Amino acid sequence: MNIYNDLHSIIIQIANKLGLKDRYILDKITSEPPKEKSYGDISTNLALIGSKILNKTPHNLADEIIKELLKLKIVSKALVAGPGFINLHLEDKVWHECCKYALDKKSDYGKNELGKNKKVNIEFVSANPTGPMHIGHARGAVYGDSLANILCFSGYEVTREYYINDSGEQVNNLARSVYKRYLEILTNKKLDFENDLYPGEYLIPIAKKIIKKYDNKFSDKSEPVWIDRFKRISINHIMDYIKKDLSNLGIKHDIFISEKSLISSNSIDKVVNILRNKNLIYEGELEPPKGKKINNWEIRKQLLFKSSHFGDDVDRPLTKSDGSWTYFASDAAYHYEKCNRKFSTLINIWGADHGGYVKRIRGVVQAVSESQIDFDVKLCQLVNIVKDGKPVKMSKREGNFISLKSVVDTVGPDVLRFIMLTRKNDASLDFDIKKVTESSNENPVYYVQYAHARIKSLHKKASIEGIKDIDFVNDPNFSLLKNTSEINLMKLVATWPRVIELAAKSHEPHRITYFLTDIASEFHYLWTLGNSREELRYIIPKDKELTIARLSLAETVRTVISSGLQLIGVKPLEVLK
RNA sequence: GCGCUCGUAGCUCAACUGGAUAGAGUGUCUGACUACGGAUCAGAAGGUUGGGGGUUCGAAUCCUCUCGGGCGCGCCA
Repeated sequence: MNIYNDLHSIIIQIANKLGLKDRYILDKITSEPPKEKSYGDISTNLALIGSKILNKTPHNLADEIIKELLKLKIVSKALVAGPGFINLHLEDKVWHECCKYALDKKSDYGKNELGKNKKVNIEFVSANPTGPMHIGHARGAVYGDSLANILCFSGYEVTREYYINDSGEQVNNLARSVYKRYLEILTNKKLDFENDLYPGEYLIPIAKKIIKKYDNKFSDKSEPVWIDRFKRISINHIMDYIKKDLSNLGIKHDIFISEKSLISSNSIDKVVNILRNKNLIYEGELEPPKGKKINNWEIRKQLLFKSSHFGDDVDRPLTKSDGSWTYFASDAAYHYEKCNRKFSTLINIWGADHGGYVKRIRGVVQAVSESQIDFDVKLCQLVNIVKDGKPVKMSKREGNFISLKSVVDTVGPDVLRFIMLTRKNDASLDFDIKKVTESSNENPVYYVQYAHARIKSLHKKASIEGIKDIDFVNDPNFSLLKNTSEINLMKLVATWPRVIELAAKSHEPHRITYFLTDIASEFHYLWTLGNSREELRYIIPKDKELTIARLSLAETVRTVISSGLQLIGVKPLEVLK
């Protein structure tokens, strides 16, 4: 039950009746709660959209529409306002019905069928297997996982996927770094880690493991002898680190796809052939970028993808100078492979530093899927770590990464997850270590949790007064609740399905945290009213019917908060310490 | 040099994707607790949405120019 959708379809019917049939026009009609509460419950721009086509003034057209709307039993008032908006006020019983429905559905309240029979793939995290996760990875991880939850709730069949970049120079350097540690331990001497190597101490246990198994077998051997073995062992070990980090955040991927396996299964050749057949690949030369100093740029022929056909500024190379594939080539193969798995939507969660990469991959997806697959890339801005009011620079060289584990260990996964969703993905986010670890009341998550815990404590109190849980669903008489704040609370409960839909459609999980803060705020307000006005308290021992109605309302609020928190991966608390 | 992206209250950010008088938190000031949990609530103050131009009934949102920050621009991934 989504009252906003119900009314919107009625409004579209009226539009049809008036002679508006064009799909393009109909799509421009909106029905939404106005920002200003006093305007009413739902506002539509139908008269503004239709006036030109029907050759009427917006106000005249609005009068006709209002006549139709007033025929509906649930509409108490319909007024034209401003340039031609129509504002609808609904009967209170509408909200009563919504709340009864919510009570009945419990934790299923808010589900919808947007994604019925649709498969969606969300690729997120995909941190390189060269070290444990640091705090900067957390945002994409939380964002992707929460979005996956929301899409599940909206009826999609969701696959959570992790792409392991286990091929190329980067993982060679990983193996070389482990080898250094291996020699260090065997010779008991400190070695120098050159620029491209990983100096982190987390590689020492891996080296020890190798020594335990092979002793000094590789200490005097040349690189080709040991590198593949070192690589395999190191990657496996580090992926275990990463999986542990993810699991501490409550995240579990369904599928881990290996770049290396794509290369060995010839997927790259396949996608290159397909693109070649579509005339999107050619041998050509690339100019060096202007205004940027590049040493040793030599113009040479290479295999290029015509990404400029898809809005990219230049065509992009598929091969390196030594003839091996670029990262783009294997990523093209990866996306080709995803397209073959019959998803209707592919979502990629990337760091903002990959922004320049979007167009070429979109080009590949469009080309191989004949534009049949929705493709959305969400770029998460980097997280600025702030300590004592100053930004902390993290660098691989200095090894001063703040590990995800250390933050989760101090603040817990719930606080971290909530904070990461208090910004929309494309805005940068300041993560103040001090604020988050030391003064917990600065965290908005506690504000919401507090509302949840208060409602839980109402249950306990009520059962002392002889009102058991079972009474909540026993057809509460919501018409006893007439205070503005009570009605507002019901309206917020009624809005919940709409919030989910919007979050799912726009791929914006942060809407959930904002909504939860709103509904918690209204709840706290009503609670405090009870301080000065005893008749507005939730529990009125002399009036059982009223108490049940009010507690039932509180229970719908709790239901919404509880499922909202769970959607973003936060555990609702029954008690705040 | 080119491309992408962001710019909103002192600070950190929202704004239902083109809607009406741009909203929260925090900070500052002033108030409300013998309470169903004060980790709460109320009030005050704070704005030319970086700037100019354009599109239309209507712009923080779209187009254009401009200023400023971030990211990226073959042989890292």
